[in-house]
Amino acid sequence: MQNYDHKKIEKKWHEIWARDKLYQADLDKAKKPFYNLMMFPYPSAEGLHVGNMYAFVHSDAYGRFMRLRGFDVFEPIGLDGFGIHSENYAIKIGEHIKDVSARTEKHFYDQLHMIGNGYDWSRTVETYKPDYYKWTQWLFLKMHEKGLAYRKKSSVNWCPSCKTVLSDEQVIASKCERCDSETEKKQMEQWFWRITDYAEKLLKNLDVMDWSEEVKTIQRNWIGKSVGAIVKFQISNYKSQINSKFKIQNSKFFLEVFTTRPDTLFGCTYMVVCPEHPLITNYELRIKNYAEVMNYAEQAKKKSDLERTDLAKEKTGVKIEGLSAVNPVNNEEIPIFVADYVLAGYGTGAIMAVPAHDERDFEFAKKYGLQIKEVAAPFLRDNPKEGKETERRDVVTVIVKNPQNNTFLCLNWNTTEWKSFPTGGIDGQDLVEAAKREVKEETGYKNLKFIKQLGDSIYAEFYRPHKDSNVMANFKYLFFELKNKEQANVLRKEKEQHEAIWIKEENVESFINVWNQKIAWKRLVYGDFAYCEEGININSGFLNGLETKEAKEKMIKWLEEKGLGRREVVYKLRDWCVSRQRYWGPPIPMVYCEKCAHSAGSGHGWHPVPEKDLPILLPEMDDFLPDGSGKGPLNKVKDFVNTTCPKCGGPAMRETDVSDPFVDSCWYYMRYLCTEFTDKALDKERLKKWMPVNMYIGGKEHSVLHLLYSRFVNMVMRELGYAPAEEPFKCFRAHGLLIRDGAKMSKSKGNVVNPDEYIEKFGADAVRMYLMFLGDMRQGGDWRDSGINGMRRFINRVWNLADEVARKTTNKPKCLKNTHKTIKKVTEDLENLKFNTAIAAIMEYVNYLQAATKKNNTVNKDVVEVLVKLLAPFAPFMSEELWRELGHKESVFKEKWPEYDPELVKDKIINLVVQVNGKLRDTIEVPADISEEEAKKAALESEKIKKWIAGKKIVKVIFVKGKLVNIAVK
RNA sequence: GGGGAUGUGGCGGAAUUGGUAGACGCGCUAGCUUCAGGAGCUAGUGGCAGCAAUGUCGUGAGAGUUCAAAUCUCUCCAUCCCCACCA
Repeated sequence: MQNYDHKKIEKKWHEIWARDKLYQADLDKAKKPFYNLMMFPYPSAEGLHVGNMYAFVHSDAYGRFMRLRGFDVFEPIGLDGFGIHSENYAIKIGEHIKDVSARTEKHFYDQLHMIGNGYDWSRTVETYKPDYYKWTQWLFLKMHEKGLAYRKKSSVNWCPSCKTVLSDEQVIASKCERCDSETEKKQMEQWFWRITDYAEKLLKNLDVMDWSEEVKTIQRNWIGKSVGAIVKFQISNYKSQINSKFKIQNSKFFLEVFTTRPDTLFGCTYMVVCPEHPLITNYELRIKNYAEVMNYAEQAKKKSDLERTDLAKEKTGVKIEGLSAVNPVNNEEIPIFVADYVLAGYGTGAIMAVPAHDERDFEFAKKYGLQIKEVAAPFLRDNPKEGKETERRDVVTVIVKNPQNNTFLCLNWNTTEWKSFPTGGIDGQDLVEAAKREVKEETGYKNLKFIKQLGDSIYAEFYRPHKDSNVMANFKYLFFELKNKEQANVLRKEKEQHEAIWIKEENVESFINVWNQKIAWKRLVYGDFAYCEEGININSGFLNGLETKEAKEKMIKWLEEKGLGRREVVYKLRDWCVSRQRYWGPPIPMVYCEKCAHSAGSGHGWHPVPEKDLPILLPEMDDFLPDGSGKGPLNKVKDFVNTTCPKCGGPAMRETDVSDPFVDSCWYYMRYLCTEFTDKALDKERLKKWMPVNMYIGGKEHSVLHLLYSRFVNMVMRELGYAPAEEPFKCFRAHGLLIRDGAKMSKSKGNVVNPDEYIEKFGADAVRMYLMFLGDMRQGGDWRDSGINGMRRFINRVWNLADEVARKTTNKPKCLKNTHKTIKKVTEDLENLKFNTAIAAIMEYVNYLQAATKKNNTVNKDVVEVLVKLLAPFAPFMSEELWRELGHKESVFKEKWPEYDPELVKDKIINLVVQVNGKLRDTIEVPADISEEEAKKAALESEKIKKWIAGKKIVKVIFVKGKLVNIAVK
């Protein structure tokens, strides 16, 4: 027989499968619906990227597996063709986007067809066709109807190259996601979707969702929930007002801030507002250096995001003279600054600065000489024993430097593992005196010069075995210099406990092993730093002694009682800016009426287009280039712009922005199910039967874009009664990146794999299997041209093996054990999306069958049938051909997946591993169910083992059932 | 700076409820067959020592827990990804 002729066979089955509508699910009658979805591609003129193909073949193999397991699998495909990417490409090559789209559509669908995925070709969607975007516009109307689409003027991301605004999610490190240009901030009025209303739900549902953990983490971070408090600071411009009775409600005289650390309010020594803050203009007349402040604010606003967020840059700011604030907990008057390290878009755009406990505030305070007040002392609860009494103690730790030779006095303890500085109780004494006394008692040195105290307190709670009680110690740290080496006598008792040694400065940090002393040492060597962890409150009035968590609660309660603040939750997530000043997208279905805007009671003049007037067709335009005016290209088409007001019937203007391409893709998975309905976007019954999607496989680059938007829109669709569940994708798995020869593929490097070439040369089955064999789907893979030969060889081997044994039916096969083991392995691997090891198992099995065939004719037709079914998800063309060759009339994909016999899978005889001290020394054949005693006996009787244990004492013998015996000897 | 992931032969990668490290494939070596093959078959293939049996070392580095560690704990190093002055 000849080698497998992929061209002939692929062509044949493409035709027959299409004729028989093999992959068309009956969406209404399906008994066991299984919605197998892959992320539809964004078509580019270069053709389908092999990275997409990588994801698709895995997804398809899973779909085919589910099909064989008896599910009615719906596996649709489409094209996400609207958008800046396609449009930019068309501009670049000087063609019209419509022509480019028509061409890429054909190319993409050809390629998707070639690879042999089981798509339902009767239900494709293309986002740029009016029968789809009509309903995208409908979606906009629904959002508007629900009050979730609104217009607002705010600071938005502007890409100067794409000449449009972008959503926050489309700006990566201040650069445009599409073209990599640096983005700017612009004040513009735009359409937004109120995704923030769903922030909590989007966050909470993640906890129970069956999604890749990595993607869940990315979404959690993006949503960015912070729990804290709003605090109101009274604004004052002269002292006498501090205690005057401003009405709380009159917020004009208050500056509100958000903080996650209300427990540190006593440490707030100044405030900062962002350059955009209204405080600056509201208080224009009172600000003495108004020109200077405004100048700073204007400069900051002009800066690009990249400049403003450059972390290496030193913090800058200007003190607002003439205004000050009052810290509500201690009535201290504190200065207010304007600085660009405070962001307008988060919290209230103003902060209370606590330099002792926030790195940014610390840096700023150092630079401008502001007060740094420690209010949270470091605290470690170091395994105190439960049920024991806890004694409070004030303790002093003394760091003594010998300036003669730069050494420091340390104690090496004999009774414990401590290596420390001299330390002891204060017992009500003066700190300095207590420190001197302690050094003298423990080491004898008595002539010390006090230099300074290091920080405030550090607390530790721990168990003292020698006293069988717990201690809650409050440590203070004093720094001395040694005047001379004169020593007093040291009691023997002290000497027995520890030895005093002088350690060189550079070795102290590694020598000391007591955590709190390490902090003190750092303060001495590196200076003060902001302590940002939790701790115990000090210098904090009514919060003193409380741990951070309790202090937060108590402070919030206090603020609420006084009307000075409240508990508050803040999210980083911001509303989704959906306007785009471009051509290639669905026109936003809104109309602006000047007359209505000015007539009383008509609101802002914006009206939705009535549903019956949809779609608003994208007008033909020869020159569709964006002009950067802030208006989209559609603004140039007068016929399009001029319309009548749906409300008053007067002249009105259409919105000329189109919507974000991610609006197209946030609902496509629902439309797949409803493509035949021309009178409605979605059919509730359909969605009820098929949603949510059972398995969704795609790239994690969409973690905060498509996947978050889809969840949001699905939630809204559920509230409107369309979607049956809150979450659209029951199970989502992210695939890894496909690279080539260890490097990322890119056009500029010229190392992009063109799948067409390889399909042509090696056949779709070989390409599919090779892509799935490269490694774990979740990890990605490394494509090497040399490897695909091996896969093609494997395909030929199977082809020839099947040919050889296809007609053998008489003798009973002896290879059942291996067959059933392989069924088990492949089944379990496919369930867990471990395609690579499933293929490896099949390869191993084929190797075995080949050898067995040569040896003793134990392989027959029944065995090959199982093999063909196991291969079907991976290599559909060859499997189908072989299945029919074996004499079947129906498609292999209408067959049932083979079941394994659990009895046959079990080994009766096993190789028992015998180890000595954990090292493999022998394996012996024993019955699988061998008892512990017998196994140990057999192990000890082994000649090889005897050699290893001769003359040694057997300490222990471990037995692991069905696996091993380990003999521990001495 | 924060979060996440990864690190195993010449290469892609298996093995993580702790229990025979290197499955499967590529490549390489030898033999057979063809002999024009980028074809097929058979055997071998982690390093070191040895003819061999076998021994010994070995999963980024170092320590620890354990009868037993690629797998668990700690410290460090490297690479990649995401977020980034988020109060």
